[in-house]
Amino acid sequence: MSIRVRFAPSPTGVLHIGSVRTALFNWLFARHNKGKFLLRIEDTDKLRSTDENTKAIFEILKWLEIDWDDEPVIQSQNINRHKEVALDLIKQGKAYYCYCTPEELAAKKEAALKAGKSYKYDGTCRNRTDKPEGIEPVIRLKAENDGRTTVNDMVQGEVTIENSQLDDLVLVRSDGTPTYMLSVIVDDHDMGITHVIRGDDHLTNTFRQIQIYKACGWNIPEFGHIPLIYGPDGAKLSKRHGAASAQDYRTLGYLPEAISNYLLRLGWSHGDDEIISRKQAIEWFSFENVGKSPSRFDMAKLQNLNAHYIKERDNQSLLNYIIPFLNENLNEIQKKQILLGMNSLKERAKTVIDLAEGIQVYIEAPQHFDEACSKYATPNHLKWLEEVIEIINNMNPIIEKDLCEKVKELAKAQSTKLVEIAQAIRGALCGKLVSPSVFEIIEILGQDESVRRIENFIENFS
RNA sequence: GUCUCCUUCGUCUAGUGGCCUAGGACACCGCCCUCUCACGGCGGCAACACGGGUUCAAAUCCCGUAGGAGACGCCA
Repeated sequence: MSIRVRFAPSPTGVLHIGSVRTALFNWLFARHNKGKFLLRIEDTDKLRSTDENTKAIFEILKWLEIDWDDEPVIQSQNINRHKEVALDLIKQGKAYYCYCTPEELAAKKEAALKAGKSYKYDGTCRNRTDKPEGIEPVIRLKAENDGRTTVNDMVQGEVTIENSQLDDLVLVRSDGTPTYMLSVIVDDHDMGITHVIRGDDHLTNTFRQIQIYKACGWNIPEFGHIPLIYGPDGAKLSKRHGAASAQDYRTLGYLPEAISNYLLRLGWSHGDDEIISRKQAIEWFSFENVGKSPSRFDMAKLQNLNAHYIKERDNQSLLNYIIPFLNENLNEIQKKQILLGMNSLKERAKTVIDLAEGIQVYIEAPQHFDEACSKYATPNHLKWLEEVIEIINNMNPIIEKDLCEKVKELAKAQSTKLVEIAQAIRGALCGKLVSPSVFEIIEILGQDESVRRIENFIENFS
């Protein structure tokens, strides 16, 4: 039988980076096994679900190149089907109406907690025959009390629980809407899901869900519960750590291929391999190599991977990518210059934000000079810069290497070091003391613009 | 509290009883390269949570302990 998996986010907020990894693992598992990767939007929480969030989920998955098969299933459209299943279970005596009010249950729970006991629903209405007036009942599953249930999890291995731990979970709320527990099982069954791959936090839910499968007489799928991702401090990764959603990382200038590669290595490995292409990932992915322990999100490593993938991208693609990060539109000359300077720029960038900053040198002359520049604006430096202008004016066309040689000669003649003159030039061209080779920048910028900037620098510090 | 899971360098991990004096990557430190910053190259620091077993042999198997996490909703 062909493998069918699903990714089932709820559109109650942005896509958490941990969910993205779940999606990725599902996707890789499907692609590796030539199965289907389906998408299901779990929008049954009508209060918190929004269309915007749903659209954002589609958008970010596309951006990450996690494509899904078939049309996404919208869970809220299956509500009637879910209810039918619950009603059918009642007919079969496998579920029952429960008239306990939330208040009564809350009181029981509080009492249990006070007595230091764990709370579970006591089954008051299990064998109830009367129908109290004025109370809209919920539907509860008659869960098994005896024996034990074992799951052979693809990640966690064999996990067993005593059925006495389970209680009669609610299938349909008093307002007639199905609960998550019911909906998930019915939809997974109807969609023909063969493997449920999800976060570790669902592991204990699995035992409850198995009860539903059994009551319905359906096949139980395979499960794979992947460990959660924590923040650097070991607590659940959240906004508090700076960024928790895929969209956040996109905004911070991380490339989708870097995020995928990073997430893949978080919890999964293939020997000592670190840089892994999509193609290889599909070929290699298997649950045998998924780790059991949770991992911490390490921004530094993501950044390192990002720097790698920036270097790997071709210049035109990078330019296109950067444009939305810029405040201004680029003209053709600027684009041409940026493309010429891109090789040196991308060597230095960790993020696309870095790149966007780096290309400023080809967009406009410095608006101000960093404090540190003044160190290279002494009368001597300004004098040397006059000489540099001479050199530039006498060289046509400007060749980076030749220019460098000439300035080296100048430094020697002036009994100073190249760094002194180069830094002065850098300050003049960029307004700051960090950039690619100044000679390369002059070559790209051309005679007029370079001289203009250096003259402006001299004027500014005279 | 109850149940379940987890535990190898700071971080991600390799390791499936002898190949382990525990390997790689990121981070960090040093050196080289060098017009700055990066890149790159070379080198360094650094871990099997603890305690008992089993075995000729344990990071690897078993049992405890400690620590961490998750679940315990008419949320998903």
